[in-house]
Amino acid sequence: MLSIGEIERRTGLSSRQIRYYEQSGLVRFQRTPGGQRRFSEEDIKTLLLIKQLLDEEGSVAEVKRRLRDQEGEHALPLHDISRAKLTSLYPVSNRAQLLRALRSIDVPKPK
DNA sequence: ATTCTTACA
DNA sequence: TGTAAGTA
Repeated sequence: MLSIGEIERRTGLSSRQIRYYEQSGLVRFQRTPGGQRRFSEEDIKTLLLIKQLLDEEGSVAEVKRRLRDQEGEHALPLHDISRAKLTSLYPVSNRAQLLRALRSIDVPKPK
């Protein structure tokens, strides 16, 4: 695992920003028994994504939302789709986003 | 030498 | 966000 110093170089983010994103609930980092943060390669990807998303959209709340969507894809695949009684054969690249879209649609009552 | 938290600008 | 202070 890498230290925060290495992460600063590899992401272009300041340690201040990295710590701030963590306390904002955008990400969670592992800690050593001494309390120091340790980062994985995946943490770097996440931080890079946050960096990108942040200057495109700005809001921390929105980045938080999009980050949840991404995690949802990995956590809940197929079986949940059938439970939602989906019949479409279109490929689902972002399940959470699709479900949100479906909820926003006014479905006529089946008689 | 590095990192951590808290706090002020 | 940057930075200073006092630690671990």
